[in-house]
Order: sequence, then structure tokens, then C-alpha cells
Amino acid sequence: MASNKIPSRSESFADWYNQLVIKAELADYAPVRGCMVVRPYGWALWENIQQALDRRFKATGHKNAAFPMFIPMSFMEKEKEHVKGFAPELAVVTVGGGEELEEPLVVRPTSETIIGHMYSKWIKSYRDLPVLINQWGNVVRWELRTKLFLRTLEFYWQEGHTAHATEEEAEEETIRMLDIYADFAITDASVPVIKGRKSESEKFAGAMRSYTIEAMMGDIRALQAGTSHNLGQNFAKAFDIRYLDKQNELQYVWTTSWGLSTRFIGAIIMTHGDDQGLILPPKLAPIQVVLVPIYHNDEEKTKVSEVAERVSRELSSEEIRVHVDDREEVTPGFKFNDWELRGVPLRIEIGPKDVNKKMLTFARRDTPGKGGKAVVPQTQLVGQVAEVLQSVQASLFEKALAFREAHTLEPKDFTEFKENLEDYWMLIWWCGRGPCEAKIKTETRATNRCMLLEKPEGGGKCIICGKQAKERAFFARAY
RNA sequence: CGGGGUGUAGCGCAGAUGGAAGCGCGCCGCGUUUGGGACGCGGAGGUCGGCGGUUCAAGUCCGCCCACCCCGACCA
Repeated sequence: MASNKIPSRSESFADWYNQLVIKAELADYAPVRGCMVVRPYGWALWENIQQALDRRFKATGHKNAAFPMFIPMSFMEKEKEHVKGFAPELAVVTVGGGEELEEPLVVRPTSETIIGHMYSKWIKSYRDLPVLINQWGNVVRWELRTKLFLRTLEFYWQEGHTAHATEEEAEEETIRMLDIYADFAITDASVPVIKGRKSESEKFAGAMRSYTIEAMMGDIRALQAGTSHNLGQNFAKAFDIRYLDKQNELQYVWTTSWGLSTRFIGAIIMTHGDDQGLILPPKLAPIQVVLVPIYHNDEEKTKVSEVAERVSRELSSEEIRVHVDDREEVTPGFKFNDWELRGVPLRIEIGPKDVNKKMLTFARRDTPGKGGKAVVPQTQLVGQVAEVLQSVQASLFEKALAFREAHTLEPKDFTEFKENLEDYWMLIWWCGRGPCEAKIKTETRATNRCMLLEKPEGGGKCIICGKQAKERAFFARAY
């Protein structure tokens, strides 16, 4: 069983990550380069993420729909910046049913164009606005360097697309969805994120303004965990999405788009995981509580199983996701390690000693090893489980936040910036100009993650050119 | 597309000097086990990445090709 061990995070963070994804059975490599299979355990996690987001989307008036995967090539070419950004990574279908196609079809890398086309048909009056639609689906981008969950040729996500009568409404929507992503990350995934705005060079191809939530991974690298774009009237003009306002004047709409993908699973893994394996936030964990029965003979097995069944029923009736590991072919010790690898937040061990004393042994995933166990009276089961799950949820967030804060530096000059990039995100004053940003990227490989939405009064001096700067920006190495 | 590396059983690897394809883990069967990765016995599993060459003989030597991984350029 020794082969189930994964490398330590400090040895090689990349190996740790890859092997963890495979061994915890979240995903596996597909036969095509850069593609992955999301396995049932990984998909269950994604389904919980979907529910947490979908609930929030619906509560803010959005409806789900499904648009086709194939987009006429000509659509992509209608928005100048958009095609420039996506052309290099398009998968294109040129043959269908054995026949060369009249017009090549792009496999959607994102759906602004085809949705823009449909919106131009559907939107005629100010009474049709706003249009608030989301779709859950998959997209394809022909990436050069791939990594499970973080960057694969095909990935699953949701993309919201909205159209509004005014610029103010569109901006409001863009920020509303950014806030929803941040709230989901913090509340449900226990992943602390920085909300910010992308610079000109980092923004979405075709957007007027892009916003992001950025998360720090366990190796200090930054991960863009979700994005929300104010598209201005760029797509409205490219696809002729116009409406008549109250004054009977023709106006272009203002559109937004926002997305969060299966990449977020990577964020959860790399934010919380440790050398034993995954640690899943209780609110999203496919299994919140695993029961491990322990016995030495048939008589004990009967008594222990009875308690395990009862505990399982009680927890299920409280909407707690519980699993009884009744495998006969592996030992309890194996199961302990196995469920730690899979990141289940709480394990309850039920053996003859517990049964005799009417107790249960609790082992929290975030405090691994023998020392972290607690013995709990069976009568307090439901209350204690709820408390532990809530406590794990909170402590994961606090730990991750403390980690990020301990690895954030405000360097006094570029030298200090360069010397500490391995261990810190850099929070600096930046003049907002491209050349200074580019110089940092070229010399350090750190990219501009985002500009803070709320910044200190007054401003400071740009760390590169020394000129007056009003943008407070994070720079870091990123995935 | 540049720079580096690796291809031998499901996974991880060993196979100096060419001479009968191996080990550990996993897998299957039976039995004993079970409070932190159990053990015994018996099994199954191979186009040694591909093609060509040298040789009596190639996993091993030579040439070409392919795939994958890591580091850059591209990126949610």
C-alpha cells in the first residue's frame, strides 16, 4: 500500500499536485494530450460548486440556458480584439459527415459571439432589458502547456452573459457577479481571494474592463479563480445588438460576461491540501463524514455495524453527507489514510471500545494524526458533527488567509521586489503604464495580477519609473 | 517552436562488457487478519514506444521517426 503515498509538498509541489489529483480519483489523463477525465469524486465536488453558484445566480435574477458548441468562424472575426486574443487557441471543425464545410466551425472557446448574435435577434425594446442568462457547459482552448484542472484543452465552467440598457447597470452587474464569486470562494470554499481589476494587457480579449478574484496557492503562485467582465458596447456593436429606448431612439446595449471553471477545483486542492492529501471544505465536500467500523470478530462486527448504521441514518436525516466504509478487504489503518488522501473533513471511528462506552471517536481532517482525535458521546452526535464541520470550514479559511498575509510583501524598491518573489506576492504602487508592467514581467516573470478596487488615499511612487502612481497592484508568479 | 529529460507488466523501476525479460507495489483466488497504510500460499499479466540497420544473436549497438514529462513563449 506504500505506493499510495504522494510526494510531499515541499519536495515538489507540482508532483504533489499531479499525483494527488490522480490518487484521490478526482481526475485522470485522457488519451488526447492536454485533456482530462473528471472522475465521479471530482465531478461530485464540481456539482457542489455548481449548486453553490447556481443558487446565487438564481437569487440575483439569472436564468440558465444552453447555446451550441459550434460557432461559425465568421462570428469570431467580428470583434477585433476578441479574435486577436482567441485565434491562436481555436479548435476548428472543417469536415462534417465526410463533406468539407462551406464555413469552418469553431469549437467555442467562450460564447460571447454566438450569444451576441442571438441577443441581437431577441432584444428590440428597452422592455426586453436586462437579459440575464447563464450557461453551464464546456469550452475548448488549444493551450500549449496544460495541467490537470488548471489548464486543459477542454474545461467545464459556467459563463454568464447579460445585456443592459445603460453603462451604469452593466458595471453594477459586473461588480455584483464579482462579489458573488468572492462570497462563494470565501464562504463555501474557504479560499481567501483578492478582488481586483485587470490591467489593459491582462484583461479579457474584447472587454472594456475585466475584474478578477485572485487566490494564493500553497506554493505562493497566484491563480485567477474567477472573472467578471464589463464588455462595454464592443460586442453590441460587433453583433448589432440594439434596442429602442423610451424616446424611440435606437441604442446599443451594454453587455457583461463572467465565468468560473473547474479550475477552481485546482484552487481548492492547492489552497488547503497537505502532505496527507486533500482537505476539502465541508460545504463542498462530496462526503462530509466517513464512518469507519472497527471489529475483531463476527460478534463485534454485528454490534459495531448496528451503531454505524444508526449514526449514518441520524446524520443523513440532518442533510449531512455521510458514507459508511464497510470494505472488508482493507484494514482500518488503510481506510484512515485513504480518506485523509481524499480530504473528507471528519472521520468517525466506531470500534468495540466506543460501542461499549456509548462513545464515538472523531478525527478531524485538518488536525491529522492520532493526537487530533476526540471522543464524543453518541447522544451528542448531530450537534458535535455540525460543530466540527463548521469549525473545519472556518479554520481552513483562517489558515489560508494567514498564509497569504504572511506571504505578501510591500517592497520598498525593485531590488527588494526581485529578491523576494519566490516567497511573496508583491503589493506595489504602479503608475498604470504598460512599459513598467512589461519590464516587471520580462525581468521577473511576475505578472500583474490585479489592481485593488479600494486603495489608500493619496497614492505613491511607481516602483519602476518613480513617477506619481495611483494604482495599488499585486504582482506575482501565476499559473 | 527553442532548451533539457524519459519511453521495459496497471504504477514505480532494475536489466556493465550484446547471449532464456526481472523486482517492488497493485490486480485475481483461498485462508488467516482488522484501534494508523496486515500476512501466508497459489496465480494472471510483456509487440522492451515505432520503423529500419549492424550481428549467428539486439531491451542492450547505429540511424530515422513518434509520444510523453519538465523549463520558456501562449493562457481561465
